[in-house]
Amino acid sequence: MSKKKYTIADIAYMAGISKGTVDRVIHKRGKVSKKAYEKITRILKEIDYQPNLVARNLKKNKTYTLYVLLPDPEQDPYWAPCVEGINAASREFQSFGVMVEAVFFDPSGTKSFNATCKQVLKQEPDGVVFVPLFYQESLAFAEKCVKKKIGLATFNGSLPEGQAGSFIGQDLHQSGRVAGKLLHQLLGDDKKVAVIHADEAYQNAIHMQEKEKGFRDYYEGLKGNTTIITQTLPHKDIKNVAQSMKHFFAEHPDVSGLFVTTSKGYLLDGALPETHAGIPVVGYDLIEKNIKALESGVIDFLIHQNPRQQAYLGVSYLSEYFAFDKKIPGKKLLPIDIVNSENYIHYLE
Amino acid sequence: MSKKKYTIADIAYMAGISKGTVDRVIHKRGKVSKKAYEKITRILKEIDYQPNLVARNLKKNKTYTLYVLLPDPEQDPYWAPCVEGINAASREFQSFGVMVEAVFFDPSGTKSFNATCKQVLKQEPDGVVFVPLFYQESLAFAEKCVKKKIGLATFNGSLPEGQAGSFIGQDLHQSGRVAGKLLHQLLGDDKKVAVIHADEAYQNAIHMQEKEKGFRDYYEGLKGNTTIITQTLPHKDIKNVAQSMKHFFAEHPDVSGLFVTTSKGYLLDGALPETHAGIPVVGYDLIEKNIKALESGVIDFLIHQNPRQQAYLGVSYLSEYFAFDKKIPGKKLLPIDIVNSENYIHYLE
DNA sequence: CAATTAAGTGTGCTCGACAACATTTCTGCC
DNA sequence: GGCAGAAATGTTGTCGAGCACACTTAATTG
Repeated sequence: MSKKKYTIADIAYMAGISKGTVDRVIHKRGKVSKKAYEKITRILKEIDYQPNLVARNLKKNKTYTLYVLLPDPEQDPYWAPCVEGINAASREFQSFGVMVEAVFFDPSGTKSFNATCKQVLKQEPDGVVFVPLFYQESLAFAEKCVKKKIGLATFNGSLPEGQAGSFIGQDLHQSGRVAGKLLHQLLGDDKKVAVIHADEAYQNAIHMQEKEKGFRDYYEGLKGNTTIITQTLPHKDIKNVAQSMKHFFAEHPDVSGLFVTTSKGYLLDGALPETHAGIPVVGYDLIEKNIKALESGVIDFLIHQNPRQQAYLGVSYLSEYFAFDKKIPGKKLLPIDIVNSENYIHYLE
Repeated sequence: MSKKKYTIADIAYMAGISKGTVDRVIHKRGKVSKKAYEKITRILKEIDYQPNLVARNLKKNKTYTLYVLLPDPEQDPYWAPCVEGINAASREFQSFGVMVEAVFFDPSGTKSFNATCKQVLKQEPDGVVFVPLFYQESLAFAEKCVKKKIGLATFNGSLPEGQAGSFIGQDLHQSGRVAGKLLHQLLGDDKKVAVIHADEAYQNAIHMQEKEKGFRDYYEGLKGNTTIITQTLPHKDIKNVAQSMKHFFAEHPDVSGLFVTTSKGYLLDGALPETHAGIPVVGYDLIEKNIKALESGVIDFLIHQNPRQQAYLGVSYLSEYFAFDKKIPGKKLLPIDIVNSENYIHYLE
């Protein structure tokens, strides 16, 4: 398991040759005779040479700049934990010459996003981690980065396959299935349930649809006979959710479970008509208001997307790539954490 | 946020003094005039000097040896993921001179544990990460380590407070509460439920009791009127669990939910009498047999203790301590992951 | 007052990887 | 054979921290 650590000098000695030549072989920069090349290659393989990353990093002595673009946590608390994750990763890698800078944009429109992108590009960073909130704009930005050979990672949303860089997030379709399973566990067979797409100012439409699809897929795979209806709760109605819900349940009195596809599950707190007060609800995201709703019993389960970890990993992947030449994992799917009133505390920190 | 990085040479230049003196100030090894000391200290504070850990590590050029003691995964598959976690951490830190060696012991008695401890101590390691399966023996071992100034971390079980070293694990009492909540969510109020302590060859007694206590605490905090009974399923009976369960339910026909405090929940697969076939069950640990039981619907929820992560963190903490002089966190409680048939996949890997 | 000791300071080498630069060896050609 | 020029190889300095050793003052004593 643990072996002696060999240095380039060791190898040079073993091969009866100088370190310069060994280095040339390792880095494939030619000017080496076939004989020497083969000899060294054989030794390298034999001892399974692992270069000392510490020494390598010290020699390079380069500082890398890394920008993280994400929605302003002040406007949507969902993003607050990301900042913490970014800082944690930043602390970890600053010794290795990686400088991390977080930049916020206004998620309510594309204008701020575009402006921020431009600004970041002007800094000529070595790497960029960003949240691809707006599809077209993100695509354009990613392309520019690739052209400028800027390292790339996205989290909490993906770009189409084949795009360079890393994607860190959750399998949304599967998380819909998890929600389906949870409601099914709470309700049993042959009930009527509703998918609620509650107010998202910006284009979470794709997200929401993916989740709904997973949810429906789960129920379709069962022998049972559950009915699923979909209800959208647009922005203009969130001032009076109680009213909307009253209408909804008047129309669908037999709905016995709700799946809220966004982080707005807390809106149901105090907004469910008496006739349906204790009805099972599954929602998303550990934001403060949702936790309150968990504790008051309005929401039964939350699905945690771990934004902190997503941001942390995004920064870490690029940092390790810069500092240690590690290759960037193409895709990293995080666990779909199921949270209730008794275990949420450990996911906060 | 990101500042220029200063080196000792920079500071020496700024203070108009040599780097030797700066170094003496930083490491407090005296032989410095008051004047020089104050000048340098002021500069250090002013620029918030952070030593280059890479260079430091390179210079020290020491290799640290770290042993991990855990039960043999061949005898209990619960521990298998730990090996993976250990390897992951090992890979990560081998560049920094940390050599990790995993050693297995037979969990069925203290003899093997003691022998392994002795053997490990003989190797004079710099650090030890171990699973304190046997209380008295673990205590003695920990003391010896402290005396020999060996770095210490435990996972999946704790030693009494005040002991040096780190503890990584789960809040077992709270995990019992989580189980209670889950059964409550599935069953509703005023039911009769049972806590099953299913066969553990070795002293998991404390673990099981902690979990039961949490479980009962949860129900006691409710307004409802749930009855809880406890049933032990000893080793000799696991050959015929069906028989035991038949007797159990004959005696307690009104039990409508089960909480299995060990990883042996899968024993119920095919062992529940027809009268109670679909009864809700909450168990522990993502071992293969339990996952099968999850998928077949015998087990509804599993609580995941993330042994992989526990082992990974244990090794990481000590490694960071050796390689970067980071201080070891005293206690790290991992999330209590709730797992059902739809999300278990992400916790495996 | 020279000699000894202590206190404070500076210099230079090491760790391992790496690459620029210097040097040697080989090849072809007149 | 001699010589240019390419090809191969060797040497050395760098990155930043850290420490042993050498060195310079200042203080003390016979």
